[in-house]
Amino acid sequence: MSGALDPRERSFYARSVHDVARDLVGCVLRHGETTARIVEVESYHQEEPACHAHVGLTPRTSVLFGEPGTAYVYRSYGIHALLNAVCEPEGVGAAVLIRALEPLDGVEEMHERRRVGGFVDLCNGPGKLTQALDVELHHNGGSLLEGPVVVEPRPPAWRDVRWVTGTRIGITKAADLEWRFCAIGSRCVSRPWPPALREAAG
DNA sequence: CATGGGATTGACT
DNA sequence: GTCAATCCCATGC
Repeated sequence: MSGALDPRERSFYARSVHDVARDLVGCVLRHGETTARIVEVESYHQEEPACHAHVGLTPRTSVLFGEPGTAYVYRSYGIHALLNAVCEPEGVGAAVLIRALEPLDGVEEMHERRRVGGFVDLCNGPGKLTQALDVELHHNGGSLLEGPVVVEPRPPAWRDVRWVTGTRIGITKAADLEWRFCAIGSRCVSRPWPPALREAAG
């Protein structure tokens, strides 16, 4: 249970993208002195049309087909940088999109970078969290094992974190797949919350 | 080389 | 609820 589920090992990412997505919930994303807990992710796979890798190997998608544990960062709607973790063995195009975080350390710095909102609004969206942690396009192709942007294991208190599934957000193709995973008990999950999360929250 | 479509957000009605 | 901002890149001529 220890080695195989440690995000500091490359083997952690060289598995089914859905298994990696579930295991990333509760882990900690770090960039310098700013850290935050992953509370929402989505999985994408080349076999399905919402995944960028679905079009095959191009300059844009080459990172997705590369080494597992690599960061895939791309610009969305011309404005926002979105962060993904490349998964599955090399040659398979798949990644986990990091959609929301719960800030832990460097909260002051996050506020300065975001210049808006309260605590919850710092990282409750894929474009928000990259701004808060200062993740940009130049991080594309970098290693999530070696940094500067790294994923650290779940803290003991989050060892048994539970999650619910929902359909992925903001896509038009393959929108019926329940490949969104949200931590139960965090206010920092992005809107709209999946029905199962509202029920779990009571 | 021109075109079109986004894995979003924040401001506004 | 609506809508514009703005850039990368896949595609097609």
